[in-house]
Amino acid sequence: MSESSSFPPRLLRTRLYEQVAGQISTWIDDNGLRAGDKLPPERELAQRLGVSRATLSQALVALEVVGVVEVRHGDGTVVTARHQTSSRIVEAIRSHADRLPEIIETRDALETKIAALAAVRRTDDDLARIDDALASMAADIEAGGRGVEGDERFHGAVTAASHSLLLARLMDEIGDLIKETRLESLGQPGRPQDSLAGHRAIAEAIRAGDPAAAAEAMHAHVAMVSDVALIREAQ
Amino acid sequence: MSESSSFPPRLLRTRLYEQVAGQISTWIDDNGLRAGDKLPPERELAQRLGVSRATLSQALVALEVVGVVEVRHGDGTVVTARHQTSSRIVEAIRSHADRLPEIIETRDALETKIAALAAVRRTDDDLARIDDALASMAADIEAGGRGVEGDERFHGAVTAASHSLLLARLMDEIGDLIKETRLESLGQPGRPQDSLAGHRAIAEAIRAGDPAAAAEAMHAHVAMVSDVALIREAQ
DNA sequence: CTGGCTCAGTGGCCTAGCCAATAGGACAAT
DNA sequence: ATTGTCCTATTGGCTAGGCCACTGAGCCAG
Repeated sequence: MSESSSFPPRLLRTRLYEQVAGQISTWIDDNGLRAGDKLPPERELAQRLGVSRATLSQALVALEVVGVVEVRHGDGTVVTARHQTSSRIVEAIRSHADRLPEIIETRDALETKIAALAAVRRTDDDLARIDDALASMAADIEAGGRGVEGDERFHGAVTAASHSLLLARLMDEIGDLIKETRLESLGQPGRPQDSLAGHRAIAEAIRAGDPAAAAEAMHAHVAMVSDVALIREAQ
Repeated sequence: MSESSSFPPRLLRTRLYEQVAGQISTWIDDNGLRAGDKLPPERELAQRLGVSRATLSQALVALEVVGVVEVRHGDGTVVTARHQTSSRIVEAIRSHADRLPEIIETRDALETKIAALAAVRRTDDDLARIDDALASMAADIEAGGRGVEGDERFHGAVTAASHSLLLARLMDEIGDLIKETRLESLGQPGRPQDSLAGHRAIAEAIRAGDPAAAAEAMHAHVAMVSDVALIREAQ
């Protein structure tokens, strides 16, 4: 019954566009292309890689979304800045194991600022989403759940309310790491209620438009989560 | 000559796939689709949206990369979890403009925390590197330079002193963006000296092991840089 | 109940082609 | 000399239509 560990490595299927995107990406690195340099025309590149233009186009879309290249109609495809150090971050951190304290620190740095910005910039729609997440979490807990999804939605709504794409992107970057800590934290007895209370305090500060209070509330909230990290380490 | 700020909002062109991705994304939200729910078949969806299957496919690639959906060969396209937070990122793809304020905000969030951590964790070696960068910057300015390299080294040394791999990675992530603001900031008359003074204050707080003071000094320093952003925007 | 088979539905990828945007050169107007 | 206009080659944007590969469900023989 112990099929817990993967027997066959679950052989993953990659779409062609993924391979193509990967090749292009490494090709950029290997040839030392810098920001502003142009890639070969699509027609030529497709032929060289042995794929159709449609597939190549998909690969370019993927690279564009990730921020590696910029495709300019009628002009060409150019390499953008910062094409390196993409989201290998998650793996890098995970390999080091036990980076939990670091995750907490980072989360504190980002979310404290996010909360402060949200307090100043939130629209009514933002508030509605935050309240919605709050209600969802409360209902889940009421029903005996841990409110994991509501927790995630709450933080997502606050992040959105900060209206900072860069901060949102960085949060997304470490999203998977945070998710793991979230599961552990909410697994502790009484924790969901405490967490919900923390969320309410944050939401109120944001509603009141008080950045300092929002930052403080968020800081306290993140600090509460960090207890888990310490316990886990001590164990 | 003052073409610094774009007069016309640089009217952004959106690719069709971006619009399609956006529509699908909002459609998911509006219809309350949850994780695991299936989207209509590509052929049907393409027809309903009035685009070719190839374009729809691009949109799905974009949504897949962002993490909103999962496309399964032979089965269908299903909505993944966390489409909530991620849908905001889709919009991020479009906004190519006006990132400067965001960079400042993000930098403030990260570096304030980094400075506080550095004050607590710095080793003697870390201090030595910080002092070295400080001296280098001072010498450069003395010689009439702008101290750009020293500035970069200083911030790098402080980041290293925080001993947080994750924070360092995120700083690296936005490193190129920061570099641009740095060049502008240090180009202003009298700025290098002010910057150097700010660095010294930060260094002293770190040396004294005072996290609150270090955070405050760093915050003030970053705020000074933000002046440039505002000036540039107002112009 | 198990394993193999078929089949309908669905995505993966391709070919071929036209449309639209851009950059850059030629050339006229100033 | 400089500026503005036009033309054109180049390049990406998007479509149409088609074939292949994979998946899941139902059926059937063992």
